[in-house]
This record gives sequence, C-alpha cells and structure tokens, in this order.
Amino acid sequence: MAFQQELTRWYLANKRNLPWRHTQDPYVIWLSEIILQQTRVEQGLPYFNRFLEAYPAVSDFAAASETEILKLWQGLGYYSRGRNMLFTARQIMDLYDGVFPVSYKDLIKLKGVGEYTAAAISSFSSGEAKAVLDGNVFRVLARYFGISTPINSTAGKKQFSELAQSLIDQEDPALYNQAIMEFGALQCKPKSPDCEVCPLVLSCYAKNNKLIPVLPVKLKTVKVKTRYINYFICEQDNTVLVNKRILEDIWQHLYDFPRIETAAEAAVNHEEFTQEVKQKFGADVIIRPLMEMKHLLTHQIIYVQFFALDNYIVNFNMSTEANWVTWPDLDQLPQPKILTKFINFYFNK
DNA sequence: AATACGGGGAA
DNA sequence: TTCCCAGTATT
Repeated sequence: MAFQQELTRWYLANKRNLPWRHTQDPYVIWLSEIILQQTRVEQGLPYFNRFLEAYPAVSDFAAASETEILKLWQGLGYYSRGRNMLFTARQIMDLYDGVFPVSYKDLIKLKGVGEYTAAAISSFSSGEAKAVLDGNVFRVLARYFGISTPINSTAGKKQFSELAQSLIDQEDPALYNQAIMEFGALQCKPKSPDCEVCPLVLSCYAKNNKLIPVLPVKLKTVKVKTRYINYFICEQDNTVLVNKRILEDIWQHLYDFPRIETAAEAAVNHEEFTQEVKQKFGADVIIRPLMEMKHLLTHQIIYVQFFALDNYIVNFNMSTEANWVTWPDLDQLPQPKILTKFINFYFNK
C-alpha cells in the first residue's frame, strides 16, 4: 500500500479527538493553529478552549483589548503571537468585511501566518491541496525517505517542501495533512518511536539502515546567553510599582517590576550594585533581598533576584510606563511566568 | 543565513 | 541536561 494510504489508514484508527478537528471554520482553525505553533497539543488545548469561549467569532476577537488578549495568553509564551492575532483579527474586520480568508494566497499575507499555518488553514477549511510542513512532517519524511539534508537549512527546507507537496493526496489533502502530523506526533516520535507497531516499518529507510537516532538532521543552533535581572518591590498604600515592558526584548507588552540588569549576580554588599540602586531610588533606600529564582528560556538562562525596597524615592525617569497598582489589579495584568511564580510565593499561596 | 522569541514535558 | 514542540518575523 502506498505511503499516503498507510498514513491515512493509521490516522483513522489512532487519531486523538481534538476540538479543532470538528470544524471547518477558518477562524477557529486559525485560533488553534496559532496557539499550536511551537506548542504541544496538551499545553495549547486549555488555551484554545478559553479563547474560543471568550471570542466565539473573529469579530469578538477584534473587539478585545491587547491587555485582555495577553492576559488570556499568559503562560503560553511567544507573546507576539497574541499581538499579531489581534492585529490580524482587526484587519479581517476592516479589509475582509469580517469574512475570514480560506485560500493559501490570502492567508499567507496575514501577520503571524507563515507557510505552515497558511497550508494548514487552507487545507482544513477549504480543502486546498497545500502540504503542511511542521516539525512532525520533517521527521517522518526524513526517516521514511532517508533524507539527511539539515531540516533547518535553506536547501533542506526547499527539498522537504517539494517532497511534501509532491506527496499530498489531491482527493483529501486535509485528511492527509492531519494524518502525517498526527503520525509524527504519536508514532514517529523524536525519541524512541514505536517502530515495532509501525505500518511503514518495512519500507522505512531510517529503520532499515539504523538511522532512526540520526534522522532528521538539524544544524546546531544558538548559544544560550546568561543574564541577571534584579526586580524591586516598592509598596505604598497597598499598591506596588509596576512597569509595562514597551520596547524590551522579551515579554513585550507584559508587566513586571522596576528592575536593574547586571552583568553578574548582584549582591547587597556589592558597591556598584548598591550605588546603582541608590541612584535610582534615592540615597536612603534600604534593600532587602527576598528571593532568587532561575528562569529558563530556549535562548536565555535568566537569574532573577527580587528585592523589597524601603525608604525609596521614585523620582527617576523610568524608561517605560510605570504605575502604582494594587496586588489584585496586578493579578489582572499579563505578566511573565516568573512574576506569577514569585507573587504566589510572596503571598504564600 | 542567522537570530530572537516562552514555556513545558519527555528521556 | 538536552531536545523539541501543529513556526514566524526580523535582522
């Protein structure tokens, strides 16, 4: 039996029951696809349900505020996805009269929609025969056909893209796209795939040549950088000083506390650090260390220290928007995971 | 072509 | 620890 038929047969017998598979509504599919970018199904699922409940149609999404969207997005990461979605939702109301596009050609123009997502939405919502190419597809194709071109190289993307497009089932592209991705996610897993029960095992190049641990090949990527962020808790009349990250690197448009970033671990007995704090919060400031945390991102290791300040003066020019808010109000604002963790600990939750 | 952008789960 | 997840935008 052909590669495609084996995949769809396997899919029909083994697929998970996922909510976005019961619709052809391009808005709902868009919602699911953006949420699932670089995100496991189990992690994205609750977010999908909450978003769909809050915004049943693209018009509802477009009417929301950015803070609302980011608050719902909190904890999911890659926050530009949420901001781009709001931009796109509003654009669809304005330019497309609220009608969500379904063709690859139109979808690819939308902010936050790249080749993968345009192929996914167009095939699932309108049956357009555009092959999806995500991490799962790369892996299945690399192993089955024995392709060792690095998947994150320009040549590799071209080669895999052409192969994927040549394989897509013209009769039911949606079914085939779903099938190959689900197969990669559940069966042809990155580590220890279930080759014993694989319907394609006899014709799998990687399996026959002991290349399962080698394929797909991926070029070594970025060095992780280490940084040290020191947060200051300034309380006053049941409020705390918070800061909106406007032009910052990570966590754009989320809220955190005033901070000083240092080149190394900061310490209260370190002259340079205390001088910098005094420069910012006044010479009489008292610095009380609260706790240290380590926060891991894909590309950064962040050592975070929290300090409580007393006798401070807030007369400095904060580079970003600063506000006094109550703790319950801060809870309503979108914030980085590390802050949520700290606040929970701080209040002994 | 390379880098930035989160957070979590599996081995 | 290391890898990588239903990737995209920017440099």
